[in-house]
Amino acid sequence: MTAQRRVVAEVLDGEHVHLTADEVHARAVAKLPEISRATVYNTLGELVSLGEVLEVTTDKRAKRYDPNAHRPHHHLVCAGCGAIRDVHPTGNPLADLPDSERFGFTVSDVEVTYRGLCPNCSAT
Amino acid sequence: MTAQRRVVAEVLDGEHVHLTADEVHARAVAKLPEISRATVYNTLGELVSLGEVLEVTTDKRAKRYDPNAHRPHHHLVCAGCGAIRDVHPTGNPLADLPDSERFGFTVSDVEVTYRGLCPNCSAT
DNA sequence: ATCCTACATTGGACTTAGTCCAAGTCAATG
DNA sequence: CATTGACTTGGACTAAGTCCAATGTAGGAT
Ligand SMILES: [Mn+2]
Ligand SMILES: [Mn+2]
Ligand SMILES: [Zn+2]
Ligand SMILES: [Zn+2]
Repeated sequence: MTAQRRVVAEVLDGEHVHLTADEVHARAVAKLPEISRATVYNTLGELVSLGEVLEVTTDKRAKRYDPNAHRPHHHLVCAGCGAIRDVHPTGNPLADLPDSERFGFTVSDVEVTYRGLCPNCSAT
Repeated sequence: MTAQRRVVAEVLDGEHVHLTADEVHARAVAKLPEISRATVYNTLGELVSLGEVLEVTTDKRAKRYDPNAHRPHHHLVCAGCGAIRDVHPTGNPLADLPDSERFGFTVSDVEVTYRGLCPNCSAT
């Protein structure tokens, strides 16, 4: 456990945020000025491997890192401003995929992304 | 309707494929050697705007273009080799998102991505 | 306390996917 | 034929991320 890794963990701790690697880097630099982008990428990659952090790719832009890895959830994304909310739909989408639609795959996971407009962006 | 646009449309026509822009370009070049990448990107963008083709981003790599835009469907992706299959789950995931989980958003669309291993990749 | 070594960190070069733009092409219209 | 305007082209540019050789350092061994 180095100072760099501690700082990255601190940045991700707490709120339900969905930060890009560069946003994580910017906040980490505020606490430890000489931390490098490469180290932020390395540390995020390790946290993802450990299952402590999830990668979320809701758009074509940068991947986002989600510290809320323990409570399974899905995402609701605003098409206008990109805002992301955690959502907890009822039902189990895995159960909605019949065997005849699995083509012999071993299906282990499902991601659901809802898209729409947030209250702000839908106020034309 | 120019020769270039016709060729891009031809490449996407037919099978249920999910090609990247560069794959579309490679196949287009085989029919019209001097077509440029920029034109392929322009034409794909127009087809997406017209609703004739869907953009699919199942991984962090390149976007894929899906000509199967008229029959709504979702995707099953192999974590090993990246193979993509169209799937038609039962149920309506939009109905599974209660109002209390919509945070005032106008929710218009939902994408579901199933992940697992294809028969080939799961044979250890 | 000092040395050693394995591992972590760094900065920069490199890659991939995509966007942007000024210049060139071309077909239709007048 | 000349004008016009949409379409195309190649190349420069950008954003996000990866890779790597050189350097730094934590912490166990002596
Ligand atoms: Mn989340
Ligand atoms: Mn499809
Ligand atoms: Zn919004
Ligand atoms: Zn596979």
